Amino acid sequence: MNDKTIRLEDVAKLAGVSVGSASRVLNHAPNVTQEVREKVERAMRALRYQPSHAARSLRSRSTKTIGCMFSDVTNPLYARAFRALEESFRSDGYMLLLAHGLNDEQRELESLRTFQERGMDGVICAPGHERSPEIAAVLNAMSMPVLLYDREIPGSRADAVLFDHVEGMKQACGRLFELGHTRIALALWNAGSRPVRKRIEGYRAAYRAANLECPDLILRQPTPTSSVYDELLSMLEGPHPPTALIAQGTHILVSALSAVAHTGRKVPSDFSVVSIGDSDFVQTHDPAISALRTDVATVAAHAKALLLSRLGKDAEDNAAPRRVLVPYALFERDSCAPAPQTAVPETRMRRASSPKQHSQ
Amino acid sequence: MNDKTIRLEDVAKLAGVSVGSASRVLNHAPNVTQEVREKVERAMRALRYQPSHAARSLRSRSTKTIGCMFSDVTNPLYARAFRALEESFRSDGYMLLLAHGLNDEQRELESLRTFQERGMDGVICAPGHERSPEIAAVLNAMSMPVLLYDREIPGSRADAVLFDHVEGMKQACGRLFELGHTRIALALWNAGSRPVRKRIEGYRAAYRAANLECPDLILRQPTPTSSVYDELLSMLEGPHPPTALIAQGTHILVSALSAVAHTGRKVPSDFSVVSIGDSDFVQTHDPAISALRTDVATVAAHAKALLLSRLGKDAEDNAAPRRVLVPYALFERDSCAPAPQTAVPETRMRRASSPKQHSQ
DNA sequence: TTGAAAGCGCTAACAT
DNA sequence: ATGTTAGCGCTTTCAA
Repeated sequence: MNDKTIRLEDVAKLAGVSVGSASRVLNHAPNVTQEVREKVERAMRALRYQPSHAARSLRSRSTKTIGCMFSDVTNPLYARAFRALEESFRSDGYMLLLAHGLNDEQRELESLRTFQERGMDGVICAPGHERSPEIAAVLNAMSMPVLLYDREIPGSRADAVLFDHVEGMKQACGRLFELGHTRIALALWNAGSRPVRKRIEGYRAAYRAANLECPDLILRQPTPTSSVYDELLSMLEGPHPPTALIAQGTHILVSALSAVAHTGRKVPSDFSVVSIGDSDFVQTHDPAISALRTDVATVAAHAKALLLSRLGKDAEDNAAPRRVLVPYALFERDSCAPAPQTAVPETRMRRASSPKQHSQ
Repeated sequence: MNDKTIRLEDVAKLAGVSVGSASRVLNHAPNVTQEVREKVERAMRALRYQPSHAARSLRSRSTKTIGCMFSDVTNPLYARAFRALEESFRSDGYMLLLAHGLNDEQRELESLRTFQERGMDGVICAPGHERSPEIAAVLNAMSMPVLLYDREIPGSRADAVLFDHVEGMKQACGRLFELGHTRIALALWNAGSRPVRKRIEGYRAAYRAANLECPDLILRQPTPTSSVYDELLSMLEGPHPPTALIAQGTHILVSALSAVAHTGRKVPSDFSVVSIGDSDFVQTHDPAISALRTDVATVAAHAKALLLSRLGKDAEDNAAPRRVLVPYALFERDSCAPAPQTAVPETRMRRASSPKQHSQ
């Protein structure tokens, strides 16, 4: 029973060359004769040699690993992002460590420090707290390149991939304006972070660009899984109801649709809906819901390009931070139609007997 | 400018002790005086010492990293699983590498080999191909403990956490039987893997146990994102329509609900629905949908326990494979009601107003 | 182009 | 309880 692990030395010995040569073959170094290469490769196969990642990392100071920190993979947005990132980096031999930030500052700091200690070759992250000085400090102290995922952290010199939320909102609002909607509600998860800030900015900018007064129809939710049922319902039953809604997140969208249905309105004839972010639900819903979305593969490609450009010996190490702006596209489906000419008549406002309690 | 990395030797020197002692402090070894511990810790802080993970791994042969391979984190089931696993392992200092199998055998093999090469301390995986001899071979050749996540791989000696799909289906069917349903449709994603096999087994067993003949109402979908709209619609418009549905997966569920709504049936008065798996959508839907679910934290705890028990020096290395069976619970919400007495009458085919009952 | 040898930073075995 | 020392398996000078 020979349980001893096979080292490069064993390979070299069997191939009749030095460890140095064997190492060169392993690393596809340029200066190796065809002959040596073949002998070594044969020996590797014969011994079923498997390089020790730890030893290589220790010596070469590269772990071929990227640390990822998102608030929560359970959020389909991040799940998709991670999947695309893994796909993208895998082709270059990188694997991804995934940590949850959970919008908890302590936890985020801990994760980032762990990435540092474990010598990640790069870090991709979307901290929940953009204004946290501690986060900024830890980020700036990291010895590997960092890429911010749709975050702007004051004082950070990290590169960033940024979504063009402003332009996206302008597209969505613009389309609804074309259809005659002037009262567009906006339902968002009220994190203080970039996506929400920029969406509101874009929403307001769109109204401004259209020379319309911006209505007070923004619904901010405390958590991504809270319901807008009650709030939207009272808007819809109020004196100046919206005729369209732009909503972010499945949970918020679902509860919004329930509220709309509860008032007897039909989508899209009585009420138009646009989702921020695409999902199975949005696509399969009847009617299929128009959605604002980004191409996650493009995002991942940018992420990889930015990170790896900081890596090699050719790395522009001290170059100024770069930011890539990723566009949104509006996928039009069946949830938007011309705005109804008048308010929804009273007779259509009733349907269910007992109003459901939908808070939480 | 002192860019040299700080080694344990530097710490030891500053603290006036040997590297051995410093190492013992770092690793919380038992045999260290309070005095030495404090001196070392102070030195560590003073120098902002950060241990080198690579060096520790190389020497101690432990990476404190677990490799995870699921088909796709974009599937909420796996996203939740991963999140719970990360949570669970993090408390013991482990981080998780996440790779996508994508139900592609080559890719799965590649990922598993990478885990092996990178010296993961353990591996958790749910390969798409349970019957693949290559997968089984690679799994058995791994030098670290492997935990199968709801998979049974013939010939594998790996431990497993298994969901009790059979019992779960019995619960769901049993409840529907109590409500008078005898024609329960079942919509599944037709992977050949354990979850689907066992669910069908449980479904049939439930009918058998109730002394009912099992109807031919199983809808198998080619992918997790395909629609059952057409198939369910023709069932519902056929001579012997189902009065209830158990469905797996958001996409399938959404398309099924559309079909039900299209025939004018209301949930739950005309048609009852149970979801296999809980989700934001299921909970927020109006009416809220009853769901079969497992406690993902429990699952993660079992996973950790099984894996770590194979790890220490106390490891029961050659012990027989163990399997933990995780129960399902049926969360009753508002989507199930007594079966309609007769076929849905023509007159009720449009929006009927029935009082809503609010359990939970 | 190849070989020899010096570490990468740490832990563990052994000696004290 | 602490110090000393020999590697872990590899990459990378440096010489040849």
